Amino acid sequence: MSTRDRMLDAAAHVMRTQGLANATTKQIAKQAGYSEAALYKHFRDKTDLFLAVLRERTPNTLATLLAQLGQRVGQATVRATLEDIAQAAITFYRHNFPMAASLFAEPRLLAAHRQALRERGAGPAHVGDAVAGYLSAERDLGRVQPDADPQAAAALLLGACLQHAFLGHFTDRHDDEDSDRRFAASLVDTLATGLHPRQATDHAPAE
Amino acid sequence: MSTRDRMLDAAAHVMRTQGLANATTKQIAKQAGYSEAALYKHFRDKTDLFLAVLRERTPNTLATLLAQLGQRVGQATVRATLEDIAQAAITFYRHNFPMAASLFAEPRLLAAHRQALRERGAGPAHVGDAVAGYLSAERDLGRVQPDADPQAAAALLLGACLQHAFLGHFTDRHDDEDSDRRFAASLVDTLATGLHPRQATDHAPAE
DNA sequence: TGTACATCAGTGAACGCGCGTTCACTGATGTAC
DNA sequence: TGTACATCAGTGAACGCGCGTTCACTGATGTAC
Repeated sequence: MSTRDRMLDAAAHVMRTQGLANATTKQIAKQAGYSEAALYKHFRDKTDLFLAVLRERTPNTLATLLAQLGQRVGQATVRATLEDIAQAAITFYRHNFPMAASLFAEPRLLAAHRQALRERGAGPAHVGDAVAGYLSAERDLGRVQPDADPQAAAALLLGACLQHAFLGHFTDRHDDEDSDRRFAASLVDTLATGLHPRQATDHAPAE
Repeated sequence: MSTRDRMLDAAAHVMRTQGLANATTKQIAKQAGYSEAALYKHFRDKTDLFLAVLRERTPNTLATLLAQLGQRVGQATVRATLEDIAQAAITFYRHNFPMAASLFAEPRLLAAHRQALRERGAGPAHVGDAVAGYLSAERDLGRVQPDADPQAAAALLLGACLQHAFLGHFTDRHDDEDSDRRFAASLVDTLATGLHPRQATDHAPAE
């Protein structure tokens, strides 16, 4: 493992545990086991280091799942796939939200990160597009209601996951894998069924 | 308008425009039109000032709407009420998200704010509870599907609004009131209808 | 009304401190002949 | 194999700067008699 990698790990660790504001060169160097001066042999300045952390230490567990989404069209059930997506999204957001949120304290860093994401063609909005794409494909197969709105549905599902992760951090709640799964299932269930009353379960009258 | 109020306004303004990390006593005092020393006649220290801003300068436009939600049970349509909620939530989150997110850069401030919220019986989770309560009441009236899950539905709707506000800031998108309304309508529509295909629009066969 | 004093919001200047960054340097490793 | 030099990762100590905070002070306003 290279010195640079150790420094990135250390920076990510300090950022996550102490917060962006307390992630000083002193703390990061100490955590990495090098002098502060050594940091400047590998990174131009502190901003360069932070951007590298954001680029190289934001584990995108969601991306692999989303990339394979095309293969799941027409397979298993739509519900099962949406539940997998929701679970992965919760995990992903829970892990990455604090650091992403921190950026709002430093608008310049946020702007730099935003541009870096754009140049790589990445960013949080792409997650919604991938899920919406999947739902469109399933709709074409008749496994999703024909006049469904894939973008809105993706926004509902992913938004709820983001909020769940946010609230978990904000209220210092700690939930295990099992409660995540139940929550994901309840979201998908509600999203699939809808709130509108169906006048009868077996025989729907004309409206 | 008291000196203290001017200082709180100034601090809120600097926090919003420059970011929490750049909200220095110098900047705040300059914006308020007082010396830095004057700040310390009204606030014990900088943390005290920030907590006061969070307490007294987080306009809760949502709270008034949510408080009146009980009166809307059985009135107008559920959809219209949910759209109003969604619109208000988008506005609220858009305005308050950056400052709330910033707190993740300063874990101590976040913890202090969290405790202050708890002591007041407030906090972001209460929004979901209020909406879920409204949906329960409508369900009892038969205007919402009997086996609907109010908590999940509230999480979907509000989560989508939070994410919408978040993405708006993160990607520097600027949308007007009209596009907000359309977005809110698409969410409520999808949430009401559900994704699950109904085998026939007028005559549902037994499953 | 005048006088003497108390109160208090606000200030200019200074304080110590921790920050990010740079500097001259070391010592290990590689390379040429 | 030995010698002379180049390279380069890493360091200890120092740097200037901006930060939050405090200090002694001012000047306006209120109050007692």
